[in-house]
Amino acid sequence: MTVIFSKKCEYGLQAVLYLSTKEEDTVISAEEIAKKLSIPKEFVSKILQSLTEYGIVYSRKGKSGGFALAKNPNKIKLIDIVAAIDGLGVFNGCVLGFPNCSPDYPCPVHDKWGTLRTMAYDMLTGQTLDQFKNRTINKINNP
Amino acid sequence: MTVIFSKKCEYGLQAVLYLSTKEEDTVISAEEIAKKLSIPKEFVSKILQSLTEYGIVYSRKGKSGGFALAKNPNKIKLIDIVAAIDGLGVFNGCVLGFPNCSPDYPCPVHDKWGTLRTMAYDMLTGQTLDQFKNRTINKINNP
DNA sequence: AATTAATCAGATATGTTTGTCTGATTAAAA
DNA sequence: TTTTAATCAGACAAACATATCTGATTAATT
Repeated sequence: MTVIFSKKCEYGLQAVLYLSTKEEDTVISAEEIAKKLSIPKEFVSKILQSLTEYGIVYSRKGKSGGFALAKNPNKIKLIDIVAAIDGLGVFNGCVLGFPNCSPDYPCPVHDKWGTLRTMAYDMLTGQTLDQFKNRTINKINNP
Repeated sequence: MTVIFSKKCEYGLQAVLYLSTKEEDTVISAEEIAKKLSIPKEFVSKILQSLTEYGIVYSRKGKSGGFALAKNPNKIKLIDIVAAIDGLGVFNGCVLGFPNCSPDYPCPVHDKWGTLRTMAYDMLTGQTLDQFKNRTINKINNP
């Protein structure tokens, strides 16, 4: 295995990034998102539904309904999606799985992993979705 | 979720680290390893069995049998265990799950993740088990 | 030679993640 | 007002990860 984020979380991140490239207040159907990202439609739909409960995504029912971001992309960070879907467990536990890994009882790679973890956290908190816009568009429109 | 290594891999890393603290050529029973590390005995046994196929662990059957490292701890790196159990997939794929993530078609965090990934790889390749010995002993003998 | 204590192999069980299906509800458009 | 196309809720299914069980094999000890 060896996974950083669950599939659910990966899809959630991709979908939210996709929504951040759209005009504010235009809802996008799960079908369009699924097609653009090559994700099962029902699955991405469920994921976005759950993100509405966290105030990240807005949804409109009925014909020509769909999903949009619930707030301005400059108010959303990648960590918000990760926290909502996978939780922040990785930023606590020991990378080798030792119990009670701490400064007092460190595992052999405790310090190095600590540094890495901080950098990873920073990668997810340092920028907001709007700052990724160009890169996101470029990625999603390409193989 | 959000996992770096599978349970299998975590247990494998712990077990191999434990074995590296023992005198060369003394075999340790799965039961002792399981107790010391609070891991299900049958599970750690299976994991070590599979590591014998990779030439990392040596096993001796029969009464007073058990497991030992198949080579000197200064010849074994953490990455060897990871490669054997989880594979090196994390060091290839896109952290956000985008397909074909590459320098030409980078995802929004491509560069930052690349740096992190290199550091993680270095953490697993930069030292050999013997260099962890003191820290491993200290960790395993404590809560 | 019999007993004992270990690995080993393979089947089975349990749990979680991932993915699909069905029908209810909602609201725009005809 | 009917049709249509979407979310939504909940059940279901398939795949995989985790864990346990059973019995065979092995080899030291009695």
